[in-house]
Amino acid sequence: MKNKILKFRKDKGFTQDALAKKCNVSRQTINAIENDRYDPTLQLAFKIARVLNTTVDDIFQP
Amino acid sequence: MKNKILKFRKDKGFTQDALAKKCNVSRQTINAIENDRYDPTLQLAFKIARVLNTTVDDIFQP
DNA sequence: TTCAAATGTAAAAATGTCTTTACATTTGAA
DNA sequence: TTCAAATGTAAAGACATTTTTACATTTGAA
Repeated sequence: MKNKILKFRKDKGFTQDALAKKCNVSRQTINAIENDRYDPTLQLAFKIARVLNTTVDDIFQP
Repeated sequence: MKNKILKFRKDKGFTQDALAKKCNVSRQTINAIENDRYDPTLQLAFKIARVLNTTVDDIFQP
């Protein structure tokens, strides 16, 4: 599943670690999702979308 | 995670089994998600949303 | 009321996500 | 160029989702 996490994250000036902390997950989890190694749970997808001020439908493309 | 699957599904006149087939999952999976026993994967959330002509953000409420 | 269709549930196994620990590589500012 | 910060990756274990098989209950139309 492709995603625009990098784009939105850079726009906000967040590091992977900073985004991870705001989402209450590990940095490795954000890294893996951003680099498309696996998909987040639906819960985490919503958390990422909200922290980055966007929607699940906008940030993820199946 | 709450959801509006029942509402959208009834609007389309689909049974759980019909929706399941359109999403390529088992009827039990749709039943479990509709009744909030667990959350779908992000992939499946997108599939359900599309089959029901709506968005992930509209059909699921974290 | 009766009967089939629809829905609810359970348990075991397969698969996928996430954490932790640990180390390597890249990047950019001084 | 150098050094720290940021990023990439791996492996083991914990936990969550999904499938399959199977059976029970509910619902609604005839």
